[in-house]
Amino acid sequence: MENKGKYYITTAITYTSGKPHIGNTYEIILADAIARFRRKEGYDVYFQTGTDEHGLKIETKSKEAGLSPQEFVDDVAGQVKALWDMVGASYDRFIRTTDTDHKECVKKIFKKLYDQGDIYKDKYEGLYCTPCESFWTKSQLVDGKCPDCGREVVNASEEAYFFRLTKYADRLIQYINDNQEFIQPVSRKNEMMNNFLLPGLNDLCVSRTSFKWGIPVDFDNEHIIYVWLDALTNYITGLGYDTEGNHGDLYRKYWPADLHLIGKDIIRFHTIYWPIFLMALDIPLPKQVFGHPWLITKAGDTEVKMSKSRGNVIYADDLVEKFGVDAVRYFVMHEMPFDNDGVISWQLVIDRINSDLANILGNLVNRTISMSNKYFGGIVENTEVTGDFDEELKDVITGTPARVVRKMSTLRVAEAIDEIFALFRRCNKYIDETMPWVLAKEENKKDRLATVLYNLTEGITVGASLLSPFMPKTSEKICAQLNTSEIPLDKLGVFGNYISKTRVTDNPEILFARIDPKEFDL
RNA sequence: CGCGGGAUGGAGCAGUCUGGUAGCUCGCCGGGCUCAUAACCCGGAGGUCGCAGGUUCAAAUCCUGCUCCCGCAACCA
Repeated sequence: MENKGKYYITTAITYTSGKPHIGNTYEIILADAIARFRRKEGYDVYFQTGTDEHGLKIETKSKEAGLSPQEFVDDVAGQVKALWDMVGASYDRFIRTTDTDHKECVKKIFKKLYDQGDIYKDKYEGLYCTPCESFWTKSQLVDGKCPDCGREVVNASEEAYFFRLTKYADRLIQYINDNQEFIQPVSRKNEMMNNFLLPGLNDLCVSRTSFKWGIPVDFDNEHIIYVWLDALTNYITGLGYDTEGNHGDLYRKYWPADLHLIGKDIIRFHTIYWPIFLMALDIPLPKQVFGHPWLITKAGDTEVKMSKSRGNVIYADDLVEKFGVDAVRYFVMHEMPFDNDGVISWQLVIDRINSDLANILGNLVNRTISMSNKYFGGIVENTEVTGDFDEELKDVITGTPARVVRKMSTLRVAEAIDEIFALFRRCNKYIDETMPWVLAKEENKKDRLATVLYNLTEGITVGASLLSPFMPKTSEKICAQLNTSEIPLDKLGVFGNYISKTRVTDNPEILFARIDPKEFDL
């Protein structure tokens, strides 16, 4: 493939307060598929993900667990990384906000912004719950009392550092208007504009004194750098950004980011605070922030977010253990519309695996290979005896790659996958149209039969090649069974990639076994 | 009157910008086929497109009002 330049993609870093559920894992799978697809297209990809490990909540949780905060986050970060590895995430760096290079860099960034006057010290005033050590807004209170413990709150004030968001608001509004692609999906853009930017921003509090587990302000050790300057900056510290301008090679090569993939709940921080921090540091803004929807569950007719207290949490490792990694990847990517929440349940996962993966795809591969073995001893030869239905099939085979590329160019991942499955469906139909078992009965139609099987094998090869970013293991397995290898993207537009007279496996493995829902306690 | 999104056959969605016989996947029913994982292919049933008005020769699609659901926000660290 020709080199198309660099592509830097990030996910949000996961908060290490506990094990991430399938909704969190979805983001990593989605990012991974995009990263793999861009590599396939010829981009030089850098893919970063990781964990956000500081804050009061972790301080508290570690205490409950009888561990030091560091021990606690080491454990959870290990679990997160294991999950990401389990679903096949092909990240280049797994950054942790407790990494030394990150912490040092964040301190310098804070100092730099302070020195240039963008960060200033002031007093925060508000309603404070002393036992909980938390400030609350009036609207957060429940019956005028602390929403956490229900006790009285008092007026209190506390020293804190603030960031001058207001100074950059006009520039950001201009930037968002000039770059329509910046916030995706567009509906989110209006939310940010109407709710925050146009009414006017407030300066942002960027330090805390209520906990110790975090990166201290190095010229004022009472203060801990609060989450956004700590977490968001991972996107540049991970590449070796340096406040003095002595950046690492990765930074020079990959910044600005091409895509920050995040959940829709943190769009505000990524499209308002983050760009403004970058403006203050005088470095380029990311090209796109995509706020993906959520995977939710349903209770009866109403949509319900996953949460431990509701007991409806589904974890990726449970799904992978039962269904395999590619089935899980397929489900979450396929089931998720572009800008609406997607629903997940055990029953839905099973339905999708059976109908799409076992019936449409797995069975297609299996029946095609079986016929090659039965009629030609496993040799797939293009005898070029064309017949009815060939042109229509070939059009789909050669046209699908471009359609997939087009969908992926706008991150329509679910639709891209649909295109690939449309190809598999067309192959199944072609079998019924050409009826190979009838051709096999007449000796003088053997050559036609061979071509039919070649056409099918070519179709499957192309489909498997396109599938590799989404379902890497399945793609590999199919190619192995056909005794071929993945075809590069720029070769897929023309017919005839499968090498004629290749021998396929004589013992095709079932790719996806049908699942009986009764085996599961639903 | 805070901002925005949504309501389409049993389920999940597309179509709405640029009005003109309501489409896709799953499920269900019937048929075909037998290479294959009771898989595949074809056909069918099932919707007055949330409600009420209006514009038009014609409205899921445009306008007005209403109902219900959801996200963001609610003088925020």
